[in-house]
Amino acid sequence: VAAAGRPEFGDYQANGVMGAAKSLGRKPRDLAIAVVEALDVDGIAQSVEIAGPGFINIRLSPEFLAQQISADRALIEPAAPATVVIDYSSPNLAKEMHVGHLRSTIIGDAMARVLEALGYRVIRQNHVGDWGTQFGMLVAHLEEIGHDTAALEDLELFYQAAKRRFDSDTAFADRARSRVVALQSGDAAVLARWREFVRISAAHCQAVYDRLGVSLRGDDMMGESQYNDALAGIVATLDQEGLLTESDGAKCVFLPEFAGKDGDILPIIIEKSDGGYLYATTDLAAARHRCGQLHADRVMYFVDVRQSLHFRQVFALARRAGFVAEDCALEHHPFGTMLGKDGRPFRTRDGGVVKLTALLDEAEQRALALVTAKNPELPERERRGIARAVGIGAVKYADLSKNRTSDYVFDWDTMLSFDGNTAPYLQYAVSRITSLFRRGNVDREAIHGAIRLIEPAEIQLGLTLGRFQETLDDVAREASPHLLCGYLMGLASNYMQFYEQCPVLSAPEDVRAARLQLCNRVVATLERGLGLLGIETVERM
RNA sequence: GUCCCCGUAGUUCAAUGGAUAGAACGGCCGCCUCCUAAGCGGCAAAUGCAGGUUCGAUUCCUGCCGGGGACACCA
Repeated sequence: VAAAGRPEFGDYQANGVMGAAKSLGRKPRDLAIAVVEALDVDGIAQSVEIAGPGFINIRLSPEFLAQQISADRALIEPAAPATVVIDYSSPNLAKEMHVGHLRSTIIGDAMARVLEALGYRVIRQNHVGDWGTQFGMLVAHLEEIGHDTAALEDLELFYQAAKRRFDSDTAFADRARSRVVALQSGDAAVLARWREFVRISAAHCQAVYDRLGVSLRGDDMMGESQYNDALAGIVATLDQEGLLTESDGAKCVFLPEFAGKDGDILPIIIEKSDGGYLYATTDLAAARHRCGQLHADRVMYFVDVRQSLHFRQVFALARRAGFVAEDCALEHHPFGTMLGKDGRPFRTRDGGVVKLTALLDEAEQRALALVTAKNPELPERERRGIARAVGIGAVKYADLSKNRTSDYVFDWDTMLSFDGNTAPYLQYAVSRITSLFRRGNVDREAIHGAIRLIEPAEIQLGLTLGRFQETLDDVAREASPHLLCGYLMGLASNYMQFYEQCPVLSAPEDVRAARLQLCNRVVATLERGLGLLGIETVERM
């Protein structure tokens, strides 16, 4: 049974009869009649009809619906507990966070919140890039400038300066390479420098997370460096399993499922000819840790689509080598790359990346101008608060509402639109309801009584309210927050129609009470849903 | 060369194999003596092409056209 495609057919429709009739060798209409006769939906459905080749259309009774969405019921029913590890955000600590980190960060965070709300044990894993060759370069540069941590105020500039030294000075470049070796062998002095750098860079990230309303904390950070000590063991196990092959001096694994038509097999390089490890090795260690130590039943990776092949290889090898048990699901949830209008990876005019802080500044600035134009009478403090919620919300929603795995073009005006299918539309619906309560001197906590669904707009609103749980279940299963965006958009839209057609405060006392309760349920659902997306709401706007 | 992903209104996005392909922006036409017009109502506008499977295909299969990405010692 699924939500009906068109309202005139009913509220829900069952399409399974037609397929079942075929395998049973019966006429679809006859089977549909038999199914409907066996159905006991007294008190639930108002009507059950058979239409077309064998559709069963169900219209819920308004009384049943009103009871389903009653304020006495929990908005969300928890599911069976299971452990889900979510790998998201994972910026490179060598540089500052830029717009390319947005999708992984906010989609992963929304999924973490939704799964938690559904009762799962969620473990966030921020797999930051804090290890490898570029950190040798950064440490060497840090040594040169001494304890001047003010130079780390702008990580982007620091990185560029280090890179310039590396490219122009061979002595520096050699020193940088030696620092990589020193790091990997555990040299105390070099490690101390490295820790200093990582600490400051992580603080930069945390500031962005806080501003974005992302729930990641320092404890969730589990960088590549944390797996360093496990890598030799990974290689040893692969060797014991007879999976390693030496090829051009490197230790590789050739899995037959990665053979092409031409018979060539794509290698998975585990250890370089110089003895160094690669990210496949680290990801194998991470997968083993998540399944073994964290006891994950499901591991979700929110990572750029360009790493699809890499993850297919890592997942296949992790199972083959026994690092990950059969009953632990490994899922890569890819998303497209953000491009500029020229179709190339997104850059600013001067060739640099757009920092996340710059995007958020622009968003808040535009939102503040709009709030000020629309509500000049509000105190500045409140206008700034609204601008923050609206601006940041718009940016997050613009990304959360898309499901594309193909590349997409970054556009300021699209991302910072405040009209139509946007976060501000949802926030506006919330503020209209809270403002209605305020206007009517209604205490939200004190609203009591039953919901009654009589007008078409009320029934439609009730139907949508009743689909919150199934929407969250879909989001959890498909790992697709855009389904929740679509749901909330529909709910807000239904509310706007209700608002136009059904007066609340001026209605007769019994109708007024029922409608206030309906509004109460709508605002609670909108707030909860937006909260799961990590988007703030406001009392007025 | 091999492998993967994607082609839906002018634009940005939807659509467990289901009925007349939904929204939003933009465009055009309307609606504030009435709980916030960041809103509501209406109109025009789309499945790249050709086959196949199916009672039924945007969805599954094949081919073609077009776009993107990944493929040995970066991550």
